[in-house]
Amino acid sequence: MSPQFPTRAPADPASSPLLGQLNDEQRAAVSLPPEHALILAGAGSGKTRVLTTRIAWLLSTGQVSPGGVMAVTFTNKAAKEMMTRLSAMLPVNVRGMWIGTFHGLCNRFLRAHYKLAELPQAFQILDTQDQLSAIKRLMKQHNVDEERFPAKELQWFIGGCKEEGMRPRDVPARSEDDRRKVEIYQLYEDQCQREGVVDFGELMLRSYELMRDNDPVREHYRRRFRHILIDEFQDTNRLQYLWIKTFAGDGNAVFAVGDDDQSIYAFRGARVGNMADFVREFGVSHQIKLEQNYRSYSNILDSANALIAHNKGRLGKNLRTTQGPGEPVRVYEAPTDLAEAQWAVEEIRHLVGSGLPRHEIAILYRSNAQSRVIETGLFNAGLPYRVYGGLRFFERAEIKHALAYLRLLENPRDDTSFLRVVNFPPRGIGARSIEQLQDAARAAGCSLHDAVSATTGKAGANLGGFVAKIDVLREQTQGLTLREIIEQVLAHSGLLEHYRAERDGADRIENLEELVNAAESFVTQEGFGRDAVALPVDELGQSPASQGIDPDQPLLDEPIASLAPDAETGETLSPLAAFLTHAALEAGDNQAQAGQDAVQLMTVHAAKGLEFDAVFVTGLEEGLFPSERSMSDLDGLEEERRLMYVAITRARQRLYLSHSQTRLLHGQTRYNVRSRFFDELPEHALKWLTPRGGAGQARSAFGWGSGYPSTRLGGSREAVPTVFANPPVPPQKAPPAHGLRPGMKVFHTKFGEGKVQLLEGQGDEARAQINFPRHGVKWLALSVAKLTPVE
DNA sequence: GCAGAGTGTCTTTTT
DNA sequence: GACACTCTGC
Repeated sequence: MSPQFPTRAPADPASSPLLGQLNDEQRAAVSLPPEHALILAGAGSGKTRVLTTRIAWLLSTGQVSPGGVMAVTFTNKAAKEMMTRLSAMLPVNVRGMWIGTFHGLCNRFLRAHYKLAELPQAFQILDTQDQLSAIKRLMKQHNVDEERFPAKELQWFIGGCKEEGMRPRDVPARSEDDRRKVEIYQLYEDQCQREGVVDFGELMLRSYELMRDNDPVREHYRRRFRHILIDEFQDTNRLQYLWIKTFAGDGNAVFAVGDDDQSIYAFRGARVGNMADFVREFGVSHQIKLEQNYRSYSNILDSANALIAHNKGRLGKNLRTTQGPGEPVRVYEAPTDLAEAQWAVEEIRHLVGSGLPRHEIAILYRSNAQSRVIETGLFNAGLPYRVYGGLRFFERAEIKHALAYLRLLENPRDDTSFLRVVNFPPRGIGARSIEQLQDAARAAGCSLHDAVSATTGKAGANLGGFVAKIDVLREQTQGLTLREIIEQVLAHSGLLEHYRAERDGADRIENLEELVNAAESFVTQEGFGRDAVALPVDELGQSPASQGIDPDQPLLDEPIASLAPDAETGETLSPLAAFLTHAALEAGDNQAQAGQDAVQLMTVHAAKGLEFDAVFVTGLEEGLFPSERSMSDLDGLEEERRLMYVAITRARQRLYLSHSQTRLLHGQTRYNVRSRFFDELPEHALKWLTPRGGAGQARSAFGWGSGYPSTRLGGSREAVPTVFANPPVPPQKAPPAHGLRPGMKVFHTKFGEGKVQLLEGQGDEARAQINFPRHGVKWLALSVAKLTPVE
């Protein structure tokens, strides 16, 4: 037994130094007995702290060895955070533990059992882009009508099926279209299998199926992971829930932490219902609410509580704080989006002037498109800022190109990568040649790479040259270090040369050089140097046997995150294959220019889990926040409200809310009404910087709510028009004479009944965008079109 | 085969 | 207003 891990259970939980810093709720959660538990952790209630302290406490009280813990998060960032905090608490080799993202752990699991999972050991992972291009390619090959089945929709369909744990045969096909989609799903699966690649959903689904169907494997892992901890449980989808369930047998404990009020990912398959299901199906007897908020003053917290109280079916939680009311929540109405940005910039100047660091100030918005005008404002004011979101390092085109070459070295069957670079840099291989090649490959039932030898003529020569280049590179890079391999590929693929000749290729070359660095630090961090594989099973000394694990079972306590040796042969992935996996699973940082003290700009989604002294939530307008698409159903609206709740609870000291009467969106000026969320906030906590009313009076002025056309969607609240061509406080123009308003129903002699969506221009030039259910969206000149309002 | 013009689309995001 | 995609002329 390791001296660090006394086997006795602590007599008094409070006596452990780990628990001393916690409040009562937190301490109760951390020291729960080894049974299933659900921790409802409100915003700012110390969720990560409870999770990590729980692990530390289990380890230090000898209830489990590091190898017996599995902790699952959604993001790499959260996993890293957990590992960092944990190693600060205990002298434990966290890299050897199963702490990681769902996908990272699935990857590790599948690498270890690749034969059972019927995958090549060096299977590569398709990211979202790769997946889409694979689907498009497949659709072309099978003559799928792109009009009827857009590739994006199929991608969404396939991903959705996998998230539900469904293979093609499990998908109910009610219509002809459904049948076709399922057929394509099947073709896509066949294609991936043939090419030796898996997408993100497949990582999860396949490891779930292996756990479900293979008794020895399941028994092994169930015996092994005595404690399973899940972060952000409200964001789990159906498949992830099932996956967790297969790991949870008799005698192990699932510790789930989540907050139903912060569930903002239903749109990508998250099921808040998993929390209630968990309680029921696992017979959870320990439920603890963490309601003590350590982050915000009470004006901010009151606002958050009042807002979220409008949602139905909550598990029920109310945040409280011991801090005073603090500053009121400031509300501002701007005439234009630019003015809104300028106001925020002015406020930020004052804040910075009073000593607040710029990085403690965040400007949040609902959608990325809104950042531009704010950036302009900050830029003009000379305030440094940093925008989160957008392209990540491994998603950049030049990086994807380089990775495609590398993937072809590892796996020539990877047609997605083949097509990506077969003519990049341009080498005279056009669409025609590629089509012929694809036909040949299909006829021969082989990969594009292998089909090249069968092609003839000039096209054949060019293609042959390309394949030869790849094959030679593969030969030449045998036995080289990862760094050298990448350098060879960059030099001989022609990528560097190509970008050198390009006018603004300097950045791209810089990124390619950065790729070499990334590989270098990957090798160092993951310990790919020499003898990385043979680390002790369990750094802290407890042998698996002492855990009651069958010593005959293959043990998979591999210490290195992406380097799982084959359970039977001990064979491991090449550094290159491991690096490619790393690139897919961890797409890198969102923004290059880190470092300096800058104002933080991001979407509300991106802000989840973060906190700032001062937070601006901008663009609080109907149609934007809540977003237009969400307003048609109650679930969507409630998710928007949770999103707003997340936004509010990011603020520690100061919160600013703003909206604008007009906004340039998609190149058109839209007139927006202020968000309904303002009406759900407690008046006592707010301070209106502009007279309240303004857009608000629009409601009575136009009398909507009573005579307004309502969209009838089962059980939903009244759908509110999102765009006003005739604002109550018109910035400049006089109201138009045609009397049309967005949302109004009109009749057209040819197109029938339709709904006015947008209006623009004046007098003879006035036109309206109208959605006709039977004829689609049309732009009509009002001086010409004969439109009659429909009551 | 390729470059430039024209067209259509357009939440939120991690893996 | 930006990007991705398709079409067209060379």
